[in-house]
Amino acid sequence: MTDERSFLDGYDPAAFPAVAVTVDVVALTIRDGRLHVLLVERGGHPFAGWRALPGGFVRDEPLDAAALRELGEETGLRPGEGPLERVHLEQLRSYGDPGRDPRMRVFSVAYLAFAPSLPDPRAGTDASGAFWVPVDEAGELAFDHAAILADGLDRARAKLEYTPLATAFVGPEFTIAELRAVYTAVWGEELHAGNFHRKVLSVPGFVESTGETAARAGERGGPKPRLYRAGDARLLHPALLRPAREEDVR
Amino acid sequence: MTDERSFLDGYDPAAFPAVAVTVDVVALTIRDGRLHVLLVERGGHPFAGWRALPGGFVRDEPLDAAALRELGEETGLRPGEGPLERVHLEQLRSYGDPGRDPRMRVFSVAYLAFAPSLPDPRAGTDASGAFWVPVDEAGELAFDHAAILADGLDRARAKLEYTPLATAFVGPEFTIAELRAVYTAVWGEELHAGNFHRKVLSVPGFVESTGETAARAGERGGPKPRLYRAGDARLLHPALLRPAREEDVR
DNA sequence: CTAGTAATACTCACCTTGAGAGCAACTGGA
DNA sequence: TCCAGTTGCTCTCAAGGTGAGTATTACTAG
Repeated sequence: MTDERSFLDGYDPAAFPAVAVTVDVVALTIRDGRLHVLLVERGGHPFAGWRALPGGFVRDEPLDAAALRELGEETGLRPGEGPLERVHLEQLRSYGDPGRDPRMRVFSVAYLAFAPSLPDPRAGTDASGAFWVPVDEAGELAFDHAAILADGLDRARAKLEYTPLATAFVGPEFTIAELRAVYTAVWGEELHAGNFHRKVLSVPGFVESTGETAARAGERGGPKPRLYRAGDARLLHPALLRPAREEDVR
Repeated sequence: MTDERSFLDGYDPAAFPAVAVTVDVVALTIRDGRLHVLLVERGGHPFAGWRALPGGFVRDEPLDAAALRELGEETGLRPGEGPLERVHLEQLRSYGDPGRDPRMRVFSVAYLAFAPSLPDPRAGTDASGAFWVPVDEAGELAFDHAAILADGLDRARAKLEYTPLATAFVGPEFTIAELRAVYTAVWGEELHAGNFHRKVLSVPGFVESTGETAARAGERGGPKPRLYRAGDARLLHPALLRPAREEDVR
């Protein structure tokens, strides 16, 4: 019986079949009232020329750090600074079926990111191939990335119900109408403006008033809206539920 | 510019640093009205002698299949047969911080399993070291398995609210009281029997009546309860919500 | 036979929800 | 400058879900 020290000294990691682990990021933002996802065009094989989710191999770093690093590299922004400071990042799930990557066994840990409107990645940086695409125009993607994107959208839609994450899509100060536009874009449904207003203000900790109003009203008229900040709630009680769909019961 | 075929032929997987991928399973069941988790006692290094979640290296198989295989090996039951047929299995999340395993970089994809009361694994099989432990007596676990267990419990508690998964903890026919006992055990809270009864029957597709009643009432009296089967709902509308807690808002 | 318990049904006050109406503030264009 | 249209925000009302409690009845163990 050896002790743990000598066991580890004699341990040979190369004795295992080669596998690799990547992170892939489903980064969502809202532009012009539509939900967009960040995609890259693959330069090398496999799937050269195809669109794909941004991602890459995990280095000597925690998984969360790898996802944030990839997001920063593709957007040309520094993680934790400026616009990326307010990004919400959470693990989505992992994908590892044999054959999902023709090179070798590759496990991918997918992440989901919610960001306020970010500058276009093309502008100047070396994040050459990244661009924002409306989610309903993503089309075919490399590997199993279309399935990952679909899972990410499901998660995002569900999270808006129970959590205040809609505030991650807007700036530090926002109007109720901007928040409603987030729900409309992500859920793809119109919401009753009056009821939404009442609901948001009645959930403790969802938003807090800044006491200010916007400098200008919207382009099409109406009073100057009041401005709000994100509150300190982590869960919405009561939740903002979508109307039940038929797919639910099945 | 090479084409994809010749690219793949020249690809050398061994050029990457060695990493490994495991699955670990948080298998939950209810025994004697208490929530239990399946644990194993580790035979080899590292963490020899410690308790751990059942799990192991992923072979040439999908992740889900690996989790089901591990669960079968540790319980001594055949996957997809007999008692394991009714097990609910879903991916929880992945863990991959450097240093979580002293041997090498090991990524673990954790799974969550809900099972009706299963036979004790000790009985006869070669699943020597596995046993059911009440979740509040799990104590310290190897690696980061205590954190994985905690995440699994959070997920299980939340899933009972929105999904009919409580039925995965009981037999094919069950009484409303048995279902209520599941909620009580998982949430650790007593529920108002009358309201629970009304609620369960009012959610479309949660349970359906068999038309039968149990052959005998409970040990302590009362009428013979009616028997129900799981319905075809995948989501509960409206949901069975727990009372909001203070930790929610924070 | 009795005391205790549990399954089920019912009541009632309270709250949340969806739908709609109303009012005032603001816009761009005539 | 005025006007028509749009929007932010408030309010009302009916419908339905919820928590707490009570009542009835059928069963158990002793």
